[in-house]
Amino acid sequence: MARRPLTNPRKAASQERSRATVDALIEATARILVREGFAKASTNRIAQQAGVSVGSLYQYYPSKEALVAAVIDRHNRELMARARAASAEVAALPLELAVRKLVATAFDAHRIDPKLHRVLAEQIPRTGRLEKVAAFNRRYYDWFREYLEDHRNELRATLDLELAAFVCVTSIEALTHTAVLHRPEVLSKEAAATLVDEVTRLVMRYLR
Amino acid sequence: MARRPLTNPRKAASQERSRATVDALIEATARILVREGFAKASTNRIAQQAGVSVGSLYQYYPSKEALVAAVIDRHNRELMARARAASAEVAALPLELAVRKLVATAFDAHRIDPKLHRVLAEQIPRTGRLEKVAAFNRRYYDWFREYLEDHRNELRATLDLELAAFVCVTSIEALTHTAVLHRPEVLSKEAAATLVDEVTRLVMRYLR
Amino acid sequence: MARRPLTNPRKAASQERSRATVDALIEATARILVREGFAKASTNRIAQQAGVSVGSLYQYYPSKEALVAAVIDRHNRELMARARAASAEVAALPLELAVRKLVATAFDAHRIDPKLHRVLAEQIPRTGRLEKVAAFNRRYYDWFREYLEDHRNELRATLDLELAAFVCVTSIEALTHTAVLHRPEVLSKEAAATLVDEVTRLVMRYLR
Amino acid sequence: MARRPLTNPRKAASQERSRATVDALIEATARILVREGFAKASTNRIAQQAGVSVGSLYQYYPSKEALVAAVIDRHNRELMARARAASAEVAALPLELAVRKLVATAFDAHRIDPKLHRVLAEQIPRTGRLEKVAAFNRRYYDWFREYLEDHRNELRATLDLELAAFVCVTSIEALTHTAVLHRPEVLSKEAAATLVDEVTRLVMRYLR
DNA sequence: TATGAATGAGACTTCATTCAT
DNA sequence: TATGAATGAAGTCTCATTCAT
Repeated sequence: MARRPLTNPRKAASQERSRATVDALIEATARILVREGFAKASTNRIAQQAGVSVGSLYQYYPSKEALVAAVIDRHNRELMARARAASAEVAALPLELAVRKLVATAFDAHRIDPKLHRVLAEQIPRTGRLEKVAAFNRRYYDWFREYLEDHRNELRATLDLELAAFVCVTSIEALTHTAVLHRPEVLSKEAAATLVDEVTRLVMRYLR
Repeated sequence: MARRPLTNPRKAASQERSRATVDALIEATARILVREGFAKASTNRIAQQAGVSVGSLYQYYPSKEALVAAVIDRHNRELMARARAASAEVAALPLELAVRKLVATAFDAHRIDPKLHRVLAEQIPRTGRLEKVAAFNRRYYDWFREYLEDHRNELRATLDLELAAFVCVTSIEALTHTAVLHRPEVLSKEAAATLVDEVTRLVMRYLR
Repeated sequence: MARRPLTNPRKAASQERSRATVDALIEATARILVREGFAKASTNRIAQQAGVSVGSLYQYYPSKEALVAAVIDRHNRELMARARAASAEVAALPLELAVRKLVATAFDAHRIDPKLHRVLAEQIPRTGRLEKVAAFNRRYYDWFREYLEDHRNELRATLDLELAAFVCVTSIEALTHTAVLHRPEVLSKEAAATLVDEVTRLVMRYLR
Repeated sequence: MARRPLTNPRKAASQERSRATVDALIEATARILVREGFAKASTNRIAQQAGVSVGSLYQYYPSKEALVAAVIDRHNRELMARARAASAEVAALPLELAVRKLVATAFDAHRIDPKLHRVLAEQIPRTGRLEKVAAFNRRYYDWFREYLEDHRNELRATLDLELAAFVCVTSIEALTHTAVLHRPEVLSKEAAATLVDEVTRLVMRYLR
């Protein structure tokens, strides 16, 4: 069986200088991905941009895959941090406010670094990171289903909560993602507010 | 101005023999993409699988990109054929039937060749074909907006039709796409029917 | 022992149509050599330019080498025809007139098709044709030495005729060749006349 | 504007090890050109002969052309060094001694590495290096014309110095070049002396 | 005889990765 | 630990030549 190439960082980089090197490498990778695309992102190029030798790069990451994975992870961590924060805030809110908050958060998340997001979404041949993203999504579905269960009395009786979670989470994600990538005009404040309103409406009418 | 690598076929196969070669190449490319992924799809490998020499491959396609683009085009043509057929059928139907039909069609479209669809969606560093897809999507949005205008009396008064078209088309696409890829259980008949119902409900409640 | 690739035409092309095809091929080769250079001159390209299929090309010439050789031969035949005509005319002339005539002829020969001449001189990896050219040159030296012997009484006594033939023939060839290729201004009538005068003077002063 | 393929070295070898690699590459290229001709000189073959990997070759030279150009440059540098040395020495000499010295130098220059010189002269589809050679030649013409101007009182009055420089430089170059390549017997000492005498005589009689 | 599709050896080049210093 | 020169497998693509129709 072919072993999948390693995609985990080589060492924890506890020392301060190492930490700086690691950061420089991830930052350089992200920058090059954005500026030149995945195809042009060679390890030598990345090391150079990071102001480090290729040898050092391999001291910290066992493969190019691992480096790209680190960028993806960093990006995902930011997304997740927001999602978690939002879900904590939201737990106690009534349905409509909760949904609005979630939509707004998803929207903001996609605006963290749209160019990087686009490259990650469009150009990176998927690595094992897909699984992590999938896992995160699953947790998110689950969390939302639980939220719906806790707020069942605010929902129409006929709703299949499992299915509803899928429908809502998928729609919110797709609408905010697509809007940011293909309708750059929504980056303006009012357009953004309008969109949040509209997506909230879509979801609320469906749930109630 | 940096020239983008050519992605258009080199010459149209006119004779019968060359027609067969071209077909074999596209079929081989699709098969390899599905079975081994984009990364493993080298031109030599593709030619071999097609039972043809690399030379022949390059007689018809100027690059690997072009070949993948041909697969994408073929796949897209099938999707579009269905979409067009559906939209013709649907034009005269009342709102709810129309939406249900569109959802069902989108769903079917994604089931044409789910494995290929997945690879195309997940693994292919985007080529210039993105533009064609984008163009198709735009036409689809436009068509749907026009449909909504023609049926305005069946919609709630407050609806911004432009925005509504975006919301509906994006949601339908995302939900059917995600369902087919990540919830293979929906491939069963009843599950499929349930999903179509649910998406229809999402859209109808939003529109009315 | 590695066999040298065949460079002789395959058949005599006695029939009229064949004759036309052969001519078209040689003409096409020459044209492409001039317009695009040796590197770009592929057999397919040549056949296309000749309005003939590659298959037909190989019916008449066993290799690309052979085709280029045919162009060289044709060009050389024209040069030689002039040289022979000139030497016939010159045999009976007194020294100075003879030399002037030879110089003028060499000059004219280089102007037959300067662009083709340049490509043949600069870009063609030498084939076996070099030998033919060398043979021609040797005959030319010999002929000139004989001419000098016949006119010994017009020369200074100390002259080594063998050496003198080498010196004169080489200088005339180099001066006319270089002038045509690197000093295109000599293509004007007066400049040409001046140059012929000057080269004649060089040779005459040396011989007498 | 069509970009000409790059023919400049990629990076200057700074460390000792890389310096050695670069030298080995140029030496290997020259050797292969001499032994097997331009057609057989593939980058893999060259790297192998240099005892180096292809990768290293491309670390320093962006193309095969660039490598050949480096060989040409190296050869030209040697020629030029001699020419410059000679012209310095010659400036103050009276005409006949000066000419003899120049002829002898040209002759010596062509004997530096006659086999390599032959390949460079006959087999190399001309690269951008032609321009450098042309530039060198022009400078040489100019220098010689100035020399003639400075020694005008030693020349016949009717001489057009511009034209004379062209005639002399071209003849000297052609005669020494042709002698070394096509009359290997001149490599013997006496034959060489005779030839130098003869070429000097040709030029002197023309100039005076 | 003509056609042009097909062939495949081999050329060029890149780039992830290793390793001597 | 850092460096960057070196590696070489692997990929893309061309083109002289063949051969079935």
